[in-house]
Formats: sequence, C-alpha cells, structure tokens
Amino acid sequence: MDPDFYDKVYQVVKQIPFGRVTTYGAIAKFIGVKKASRMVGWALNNCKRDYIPAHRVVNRIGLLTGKASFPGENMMEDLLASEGVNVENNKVVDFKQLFWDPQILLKEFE
DNA sequence: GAATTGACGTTCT
DNA sequence: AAGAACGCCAATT
Repeated sequence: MDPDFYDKVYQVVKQIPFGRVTTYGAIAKFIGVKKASRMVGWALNNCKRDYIPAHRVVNRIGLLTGKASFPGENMMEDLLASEGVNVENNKVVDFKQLFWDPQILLKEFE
C-alpha cells in the first residue's frame, strides 16, 4: 500500500478552510490518483489516526454520503451547520459556492 | 489467495 | 434525462 497516499489526504483535508467544503474527487485529483476517488473515502474512514474535518468532505454533488459513518446520525450535518454550512436533505446548500478546490494550495505556495 | 465491499466518479445505454 | 454498468485500488473476510 501507499501510506503516503493517506498522509496526503489528511494533509489536504486539514487545510480545508473553515466553513468550506471539498469533494473526494477533487482531493484524489490533487494527489494524483483521480481515478481512485474511492480511496479518499476509504482513507477518511481510517481517520482515527488524527482528527480530520471529514465532515467538510462530500461527494461531487455535495451529498453527505459519509454521514452514516459518523458517530451520531446528524453529526456531520451538525458540524457543518456549526461552521455556517447549511445542509438540507443530506446535501450541502450552495455547495458550488462553498466548494474549495485543493488546487488553491498550489497557488498560495507561489 | 480469491471473492466481496466501499465516505466515488465517469461513461455508456 | 435517468438508470445501469464499469473502472479504480486497498482492506477485510
């Protein structure tokens, strides 16, 4: 396996700004394993190593697919709501606006 | 070691 | 436009 992969996922997710969200695919793309977007979710499932704001990561349409994997039933929604991200019917409101592309990190490093 | 599964995404029908 | 199928790769059984 590739521990570096998980590491990158964690690093990226940790960098997600407050009140913003991103997608598994975006992270996968950023890392370079675009086609293995499933692995991103898998990595987050093993996030017990460190605290990861996994609630800020949703699928491509802003749907909280991983909601069920959280401790509480609406833990994910609650956390997002706490950050000012409204969730309706298991999906992020104005997801397109709140979307944060990891590629932005590269620009900041210029 | 083979078969199954999964917090996804794209493509073909 | 909606639904089914497939690809991807690692972990679990």
